[in-house]
Amino acid sequence: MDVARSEVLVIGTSVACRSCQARHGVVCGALSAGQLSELGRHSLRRKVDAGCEIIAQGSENSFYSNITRGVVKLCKVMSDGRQQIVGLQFAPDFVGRPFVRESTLSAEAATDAEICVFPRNLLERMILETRELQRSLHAQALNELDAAREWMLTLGRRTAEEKVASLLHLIAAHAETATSTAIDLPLSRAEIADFLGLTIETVSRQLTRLRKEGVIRIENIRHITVPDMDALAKKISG
Amino acid sequence: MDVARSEVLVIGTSVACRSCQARHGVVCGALSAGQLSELGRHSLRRKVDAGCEIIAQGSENSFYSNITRGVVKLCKVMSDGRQQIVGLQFAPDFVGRPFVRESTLSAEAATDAEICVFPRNLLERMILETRELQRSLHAQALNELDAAREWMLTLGRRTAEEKVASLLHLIAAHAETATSTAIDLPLSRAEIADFLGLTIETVSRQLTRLRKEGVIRIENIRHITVPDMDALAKKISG
DNA sequence: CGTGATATTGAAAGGTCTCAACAGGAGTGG
DNA sequence: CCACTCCTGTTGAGACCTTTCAATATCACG
Repeated sequence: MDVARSEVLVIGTSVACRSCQARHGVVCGALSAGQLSELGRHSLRRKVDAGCEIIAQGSENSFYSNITRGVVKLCKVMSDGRQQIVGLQFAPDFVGRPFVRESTLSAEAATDAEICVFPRNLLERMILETRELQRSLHAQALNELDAAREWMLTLGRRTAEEKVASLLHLIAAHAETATSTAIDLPLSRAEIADFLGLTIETVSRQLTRLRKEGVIRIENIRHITVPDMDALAKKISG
Repeated sequence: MDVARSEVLVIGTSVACRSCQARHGVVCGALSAGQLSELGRHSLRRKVDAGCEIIAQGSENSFYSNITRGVVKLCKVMSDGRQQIVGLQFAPDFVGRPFVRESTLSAEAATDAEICVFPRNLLERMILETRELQRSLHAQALNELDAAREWMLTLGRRTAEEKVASLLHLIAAHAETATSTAIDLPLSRAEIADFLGLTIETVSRQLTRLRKEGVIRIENIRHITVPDMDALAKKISG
């Protein structure tokens, strides 16, 4: 965590875009070939280690980025240190808040990740020029809003066990192989606690509880398998 | 609550628009004079009593509306009856989710309110035609997203006393007279509990606690005054 | 002045947190 | 290769906060 660093890999080009996870994502999928090429010429691929901060809470937004690999957590911290993860973003999500000066939250790589960084002015110009891009960003904002409100229900009204089950369900839903029931946790126990509004001890206890109930198998700290996804879903009341 | 009803008052016209709270709000402020007139000709003013449901969770979106008076709560309910208010909307906010078939939450008048109802097809056409309208709706979505995430911090990490103080602070921030410290609660104790992820008893206890500490005065059930707004803010850890 | 709905208050139960000890794994150096 | 250390995660016991259940109070309304 303390040695987390980021490294600029290559200058993005149209060539690099062709095989990019985010090529048909929120931003790039909304651009014309010409725009994509222009954006590509001015973009940078950055490799960010787990724990590396991409955007700091309260900092000025000077760039935007696409997640091309890995998971990014959006985090709010209080002055006394309490903190809450308010969103998880997966490739090929867009990260940043165009036309807004200051970020109200921090974005940090949860896993080793790769992002494609766009200069602020260029992207803002393209948004103004391209209806489809604006529509696409609007759609992502609405999806994030739905996710945030769904999570508010979890934070406010679900028990610790339901919360943990909800998280596993959420992550399973984002796993690439939909049929597979093997879950790669992108978060440490402390991060799970910060996402669920619990302590790490409670998270740990609820995980072992789900294990003893036979709902999950804990292969190791970061790998969990779900023999019966319906049984997991039943742990999450409606 | 059980006798809540809604009543169509008048057909909106350009004349009615002139004195409307929402005239320069999210939707109407983004339209040209011609568009405003067209929208006005096809809109209805509806008066909705407190407790009246405007949009039902799981229902089809067949119309959209502007709040022209009062407060609307956005609510999610679980199959076992637990429920969570995931947002409060004040005049002149826009209510609804264009281009989405089914609502994932319910919208209900918290106070007696008035809304201006737009037909689905017309508004969706205008959004497609009018960049400024889309931009404006995008901006509201982002504001709601920020509010939702801020509230996630409250739900996940604040104590009961901090939660109640946060709610009072939120409502005071939306009060028309900024200098006044008199708060008109738009919510019952049960609704406050559903917004804060608490029980009504805990809400009640925390309110009397704040009263005994001298932070608030409870004039009556729906009216609270805050002698020292800074003292209230201090109850909400950063 | 009853009546019902909403709100407050009290006492006990329960869930989550706090504090503390222990376990497991990765990396390091002997 | 093994001991050592550090870090993360697990488990236990007791405390604390919030909930639950119950009784009482307050207010609007007929």
